[in-house]
Amino acid sequence: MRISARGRYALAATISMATRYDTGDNITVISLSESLGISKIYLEQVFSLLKKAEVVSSQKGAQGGYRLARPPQDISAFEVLWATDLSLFEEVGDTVKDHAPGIEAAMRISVFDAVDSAVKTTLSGVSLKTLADEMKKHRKDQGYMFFI
Amino acid sequence: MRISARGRYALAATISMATRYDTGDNITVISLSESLGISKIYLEQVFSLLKKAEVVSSQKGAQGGYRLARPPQDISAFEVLWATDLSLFEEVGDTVKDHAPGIEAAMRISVFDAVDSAVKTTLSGVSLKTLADEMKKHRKDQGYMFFI
DNA sequence: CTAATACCTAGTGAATCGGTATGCAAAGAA
DNA sequence: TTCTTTGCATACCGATTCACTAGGTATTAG
Repeated sequence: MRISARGRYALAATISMATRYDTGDNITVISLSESLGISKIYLEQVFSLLKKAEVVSSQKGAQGGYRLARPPQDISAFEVLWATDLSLFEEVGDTVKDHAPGIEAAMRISVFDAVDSAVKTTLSGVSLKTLADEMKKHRKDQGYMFFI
Repeated sequence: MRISARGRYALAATISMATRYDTGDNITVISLSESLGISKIYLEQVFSLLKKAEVVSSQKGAQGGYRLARPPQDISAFEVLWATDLSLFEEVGDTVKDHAPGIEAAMRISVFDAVDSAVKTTLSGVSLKTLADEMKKHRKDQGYMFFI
């Protein structure tokens, strides 16, 4: 499955924000861009989309920045990608002329809609909290990676 | 979900072939392109991919054409799209630098791999036979669309 | 005031997509 | 054999999208 860089950046950034959610601090785009190794200017555009979708809220000015609009367990990967990855949720256009009645409907019902539904269900079942926890399991400096 | 025209053409063409599978006849690209309303030259390229993936077999020369390589109930939508739709099955590249240990792994495990798996399961569960049957239910000239 | 920050709009090079053009290769028909 | 029908291969093209850059404006804490 192709997932755009924009969507992946959004996911990485919001996961990172989820780990710092309880502090209540604003998080700046530049700090995220540095810790993730992503272009700051591009990440700004990603956050513009996340704000429009009400995944994050913002505060302008000095000491400003972004915060998750809701607790991490209430934000799903679906919301983040929906806001940022266009091709993932693009409408499938018509394929054939109506010389072939029924083919269009069959494809739509049994394939396209079925896939869309499966993807949506999968993404909706994963929260930023889940992802942040999963992330902690995989950091290399966690401490329970040792040898006897 | 974005699904490329190439993949949709492949699906439409193989569904159409499935309805004529029992005759054993070769089916020409030009007849399919006309009945589906698709460019013949482009459809040829699609069939080149389907043949490489052994979804169809071919015979050259006069009275030649293509046939499904196996019975329609043994060919899944997954196979057809796998052969023709690149972006659907594209590998997701790395997103973040390793300044952020664990984020990459969390996204991959809980999101990308999960979605890929859901899509594959869904598509594998739909055969060309299923699609051909579904198609027949939806043709407008079926006869059980009447008014009292 | 000043510095830090979000926010807005336009542009750009590369890649991809959908499609065309052209011709060769093979196999059956005449 | 020769002709016609079909598959097969390659190169090319215009439009669109993608990832990203550039350069500004607006707002707010200190």
